[in-house]
Amino acid sequence: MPIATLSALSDPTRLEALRILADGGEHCVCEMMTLLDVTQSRMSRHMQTLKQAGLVVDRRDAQWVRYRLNPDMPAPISLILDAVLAAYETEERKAA
Amino acid sequence: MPIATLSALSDPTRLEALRILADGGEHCVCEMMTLLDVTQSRMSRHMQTLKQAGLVVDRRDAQWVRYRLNPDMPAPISLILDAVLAAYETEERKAA
DNA sequence: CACGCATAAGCGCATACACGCATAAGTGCA
DNA sequence: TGCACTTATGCGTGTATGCGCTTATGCGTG
Repeated sequence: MPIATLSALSDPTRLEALRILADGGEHCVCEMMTLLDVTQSRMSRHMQTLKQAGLVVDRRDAQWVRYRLNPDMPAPISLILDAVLAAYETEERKAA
Repeated sequence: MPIATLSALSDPTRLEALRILADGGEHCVCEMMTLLDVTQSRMSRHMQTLKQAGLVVDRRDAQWVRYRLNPDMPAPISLILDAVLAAYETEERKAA
């Protein structure tokens, strides 16, 4: 099972999406595609991948679909996510 | 950088190889290909992938090439590895 | 040098993945 | 119903990945 998780994490766009969601809030696809400057179909598919991996959940809200981190994520997976996001931000600081 | 790491981790054979190396010792390719029941070329290539990702280092010892975890692994990457191996073993316990 | 064992690497193939483009489907509003 | 907006999906294409098969390379021994 961690392999599906790891595959889902092995992509810059998905990692950035998760970083956005790591604020604990909900974000619609349109917001994330703007923030990350990617096309709509690309953003939608990446979110689908994250959803299938159990990393995020979605909720329909009128015309929008709001994504957030899966609150029922298994603890071991959650620890992986934490470590990955921490490493990702460490790298960012190096780049800056 | 974590993306290269995550790609390298997204494979069952490589994950099992790392689990073997997680004992802190050195293991040659021939030992691991026997333990994991995979062909030589497959094992060799997987170890190459792990090496390029900076997760392991190798050392020539006579006819053998001994692999071990990279002792100079950056801390954030090491934390990812720990979390992944922990999740992997949790899963195993579930299966058993 | 010849041979055997351990490892790496070239090659071709099959499969998986990401992407853009176009289109469909769901929702709200006039 | 018609339209605008948001999101999902079918399709074709290019690229990456994993694999087995085969061959090359490194090393120790006789």
